[in-house]
Amino acid sequence: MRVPLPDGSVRELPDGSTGADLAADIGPGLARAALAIRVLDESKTEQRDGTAYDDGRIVDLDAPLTDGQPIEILTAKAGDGDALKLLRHDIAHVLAESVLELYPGTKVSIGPPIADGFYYDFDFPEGVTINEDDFPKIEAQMKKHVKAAEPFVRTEETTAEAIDRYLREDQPYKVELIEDLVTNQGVKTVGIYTNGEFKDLCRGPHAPDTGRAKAFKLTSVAGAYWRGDANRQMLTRIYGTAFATKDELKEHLERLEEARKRDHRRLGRELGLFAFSETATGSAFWLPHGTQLFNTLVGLSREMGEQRGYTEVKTPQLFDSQLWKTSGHWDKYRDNMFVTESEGKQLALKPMNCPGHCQLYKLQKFSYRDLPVRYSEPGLLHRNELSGTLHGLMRVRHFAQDDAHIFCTEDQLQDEVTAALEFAFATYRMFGFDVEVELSTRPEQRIGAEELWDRSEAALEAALQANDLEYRVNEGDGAFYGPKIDLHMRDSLGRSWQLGTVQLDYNFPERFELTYTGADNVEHRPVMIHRALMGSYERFIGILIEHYGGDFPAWLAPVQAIVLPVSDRHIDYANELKAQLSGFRVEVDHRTESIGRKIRDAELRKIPYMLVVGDREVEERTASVRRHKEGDQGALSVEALKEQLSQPE
RNA sequence: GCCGGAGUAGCUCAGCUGGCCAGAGCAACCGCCUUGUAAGCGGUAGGUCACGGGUUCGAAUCCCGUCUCCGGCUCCA
Repeated sequence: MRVPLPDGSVRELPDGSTGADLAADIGPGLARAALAIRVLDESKTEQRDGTAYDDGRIVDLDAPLTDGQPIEILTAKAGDGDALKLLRHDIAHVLAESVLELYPGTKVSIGPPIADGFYYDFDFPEGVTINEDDFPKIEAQMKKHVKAAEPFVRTEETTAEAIDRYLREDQPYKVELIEDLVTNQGVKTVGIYTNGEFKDLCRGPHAPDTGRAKAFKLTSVAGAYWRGDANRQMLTRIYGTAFATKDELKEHLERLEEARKRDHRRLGRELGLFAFSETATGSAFWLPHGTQLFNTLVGLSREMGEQRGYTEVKTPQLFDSQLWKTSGHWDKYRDNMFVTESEGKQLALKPMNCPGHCQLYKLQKFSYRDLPVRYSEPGLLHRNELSGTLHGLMRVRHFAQDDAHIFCTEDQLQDEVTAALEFAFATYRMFGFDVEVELSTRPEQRIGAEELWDRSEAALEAALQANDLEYRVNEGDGAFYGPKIDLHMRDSLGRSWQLGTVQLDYNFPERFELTYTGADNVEHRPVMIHRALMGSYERFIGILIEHYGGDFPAWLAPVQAIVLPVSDRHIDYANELKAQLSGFRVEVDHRTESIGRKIRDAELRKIPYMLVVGDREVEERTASVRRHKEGDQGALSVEALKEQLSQPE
């Protein structure tokens, strides 16, 4: 048989040869390094960049090769995502094997590779709890198996055999998985991988043996519901990570440590931006500098909105529950609303602005000439989120949205959605954000006619295409009143958070009986677009802090410049300089401290400009400019300074 | 809400196999120094050891409960 290789050469091998035979034929070094075979599809070059694993285009080394099929031998070289996934998947099996030995009676469920490592979910025997103190013991057991280089042996079992065996082994989760494979996919046999004594239900592929994943580490333990269902058993999930080499593992752990330094909760405290108190859990207290940052963003949104034909409005905080019954929130989200009562009436703090804006629309009379009406409001919202979901500024109970609702005609719909997306990306560009776009379609629990959902989903898709955006579709993830486009960003540890959203809604106008008078002098139903671009200011600031690592560009920094007098006799000139820079956010460090000390503190506060003034500067009416992280830039006149501070970066 | 972990001064942490008045550094405050591009020196003050119960002659330390936070899961209009 002929085996074409990536370098263009072709290898002649006996018929029925496997990947292992090929590797051995090429050389003993490769035979040792080979992990698996990547099946190449010449029409799809992207399958060679380490993304093939999910497509099932990686096969075991001992699988027979096909005559004429181009392939590549997968080795653990740096940057190969497939090799990494394979090793992590390998070590997940070793983890399960080790846990079963150390904690007999444990029930195993699933253990896949994930973005930064792997996990395995276990149901430990009654009375056994696992925490990080147990990791050294488990890791030691795992090391033994890695060192032993136990072969991964793939076998096919009929589903009946496999179920029967797992029943005997008292592994009910495996039985359920196989039963579902039979029910949903009609499979007759399942793949079983054996390493040591451990037999796992698994599609594969795996390396030839357990000896390849030498650089691994268990990282954390957490609870996770079986099959992601909160009504089912809570399992214990052990997370770990693995790399091709110990150096890469070490680098990864160091990167994590660096990322933790960018954590917005830590920087928020260090930079004096915000704080939390047990007197109002899940709600930020904004300190002066944080408030400055917050207001800068609100101002930006306001300015950009004005340029795009939005008008700002203000609506109440507390509404009669009737409003939420009309909107449908009462039925769906009552548990997450803060409800109170007065004079026999039930009231609720608004968890969102839309019904208020609908009410505002309804209080007026519109004709087609008035549309589109674009109402924006930096609205204050309260949502009673579950305590376990709170997370710094990213998930809070009280927050403000850069919210807006557009009421328009069916004809205007497409342009308005397109413009809203343009607005969103214009905003993100100001910060250099790399945003992931998702289209979420009709959920199971929804209101409104199917025909309206068809139209809404089609309109959003058209707008995405008009903006030339790449996006992912999340089936069934839409809001209960309409489909949406969600814009996601990742935090410093890679967790994804929703920032912006553009949602299309035929339902609220119906429920609130909103109308406008058409050219035909007949009342028509407007269409409504919900959009928030930064999302919540709280979350946006959280992302912003981690994105910049606290080193805000000067236009955004709470304090743009700090004047540092060399000694006390320069304080008058320092104050004078600050006065001349009115309009900029400038502080003076009045402390009787050495200039070295003042510079150190200003650097730690991450202030973009430090303006050192001593005898020379007083004499020459200048300031010596030092840029944060960059150092001394030389002396500048006040005029030149103003010029530089006004420069966008 | 669920699983696991944690909570000591404003911050970072030590003490926690039960027993000297609970410690350190930084920050704060008071002096001295008057300073040229990342920490000048000395002193002072600051804590119902998250909260509430219990065990004990004795609890920051052990046990139970509550609250909050951290890592996940579920949820996220």
